[in-house]
Formats: sequence, structure tokens, C-alpha cells
Amino acid sequence: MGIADDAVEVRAQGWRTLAALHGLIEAALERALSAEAKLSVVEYTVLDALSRQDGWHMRMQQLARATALSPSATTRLVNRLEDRGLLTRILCADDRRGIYTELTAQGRGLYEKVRPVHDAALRAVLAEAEEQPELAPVVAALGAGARTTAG
Amino acid sequence: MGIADDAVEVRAQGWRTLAALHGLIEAALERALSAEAKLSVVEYTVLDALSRQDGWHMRMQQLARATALSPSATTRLVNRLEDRGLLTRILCADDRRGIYTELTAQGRGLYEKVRPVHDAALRAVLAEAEEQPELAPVVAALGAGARTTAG
DNA sequence: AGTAGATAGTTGCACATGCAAATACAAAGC
DNA sequence: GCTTTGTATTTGCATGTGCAACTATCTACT
Repeated sequence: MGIADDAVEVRAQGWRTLAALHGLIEAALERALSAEAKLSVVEYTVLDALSRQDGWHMRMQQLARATALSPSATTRLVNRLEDRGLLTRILCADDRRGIYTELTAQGRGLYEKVRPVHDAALRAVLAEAEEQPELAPVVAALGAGARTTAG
Repeated sequence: MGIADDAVEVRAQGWRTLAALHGLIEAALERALSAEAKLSVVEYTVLDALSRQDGWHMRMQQLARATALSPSATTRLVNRLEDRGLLTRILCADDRRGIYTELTAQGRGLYEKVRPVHDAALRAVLAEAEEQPELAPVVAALGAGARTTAG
């Protein structure tokens, strides 16, 4: 087996590792959020993204990018959250095709309540992942990435 | 904002980065595999896992772990591939609850045909990801992890 | 031997997702 | 002004997924 073949295998192994870590974290968050507030991970992602806009709106398309979802899935995701009274659609005046979404007071309240649970679960699952030799370097790189970005 | 809050935010940002990278890679592989052989990423994962056993069997449960799927989803995934003639179920003699799966000649052939396409797509998307400053350190860590594992 | 409890896999059902088509609106060209 | 082209969002439809319940088999205990 040559050097080129090695590189291919390294990439494949790296991708499997990434997928495993992603699945581990997502499953842990899913459990925590579902138990605490019947929220899925994407639903929490929406609340999180909207709350980070702090009083500002987000278009459906931005939401689709933030959640890595298709437009149709985004529509239905927003429908679900709107039906639960967690956010509202706001028609945009200057581009009447566009639709903004904004957290309601209830949505913000639920987010504030769930966030510590989410953060604790994330902390726990990352600690767990760091104990697995295969996953540890990737976990470490997540922090390094943030430092790079912030620094 | 205190040090603890910073750590929380670093972890959250790291998780978003990981999810973004995962989504990027999965979408790229999905496109490549679907175009080449109407295979989804999980379906390819099954062929890959089975081929790496090289002539040996895999239980449903092992397959479920390899694909990070539920038992029921694994059943239907195997059904799909069996219907396409890519693998066969083999009843296990010593534990008649257990079911082994094995690639057919056709399945192995398809895998051999698709693998280079998969590898090329993975190589390309990783190169693309490495150009994004936020993703680059994580991509680098994937290789580092493999190096660590391989010793 | 016989029963109780655990384990492997499958099925019914509800639901979230993506793709393609439809609708509504905006922007550009003539 | 009108048409053509492009963009934002929504809906119809098919499909993949998880959970819970079910069947079949194994294991342990008596």
C-alpha cells in the first residue's frame, strides 16, 4: 500500500471519527432537550440563533443556513415552533417575499430555561468524548478553533 | 462575562463548527454517491463496513453501531440493499436469533466502482473546508487523530 | 426439565426531511 | 408599462427514521 492509499484511508478514518463524535453529541443533546422541554436539537438551534440576534429578526433563509436544513423543512420547523407560541412570523415591509421570525416572550422564556440544561449536557458529553483516544484530538481542536477565531 | 461563561460559549461555538463541518461533508458525499450509484451515505457506510470485513460477516447490531442507526432503521436499510441484490442475510447457526449480512459479488462490485468517487469527493470537500478558517483546525485534527491512533 | 428474564431482530405508526412544483413578489431589459 | 428572469417561501408527495410493541431465541436459576 502506497502513500496515496494511506492518505485516502486517513481521510476515511477521519470522516468516520467526525461522524461518530457528531452522532454522540447530537444524541446526548437530543436526550437532554427532549426530557427538559420536548425540544429537538434543530428546534433548540432555532431558539438559540434567534436569541443571539437579541430582539432582531431573521429571515427564513438565514434560519435554513443556521440549521443546515432545506427551505421546506425550515418552513415546517418554524410552523411547529409558531404553533407552540415560541416565535412569530413578521412580514417584511421592504421585501414582501421575505418573512422574518422573532422569538415571543414565551419562546425567550423557554430558551432561558433550557439553555443551562443544554450547556450542561454539552459539557458532559464533550468530557466523555475526550476520554476516548480516537475522539480526543478532535474535541481539543473544537476549542482551538474557537480560540483561533476569537484571538 | 466570566471565565465560566466564556467556556460555555466556546463549547457552543465548537459544537456549531462541528455540526457545520459534518453537514458540509455529508452533503458533498450524498451528492457524489447519489449521482454515481443512487446510494445514500449510510448505504455506502454499510458497503464499506462489510467490505472491510473482507469475506467475513457482520451482525445487524454491529451494523447499527457502525451506522449510528436504530435497530429498526438498520433492518430496513439492510432490506433496501438486499432488495437491490447488494448483500444477503445469513442465518447464524450457533445463535438462531442472530443474523449475519454479507456482500454479494454484485455488492462488492458496486462498492469497488463507487469507492474512488467517494474518496475523491471526500478529498475535495476536506480541501474546501480547510480553506475556511473556522473549520480548518478541526479538519487538521481529523488527520492528527488518525496519526495518534495509528501510532 | 421448566420457568423467568434478557437479547436479536422485525413491524406498526407517527413524524421530520428533501425534491419538485406552485405561488407571490422583485428586478432588469426593452 | 410590460415581459422576462430570478428570488423567497410554501405545499404535495415519497421516503427514511425512531419509539414502542411483538416474536423468537438464548441464558440462568431452581
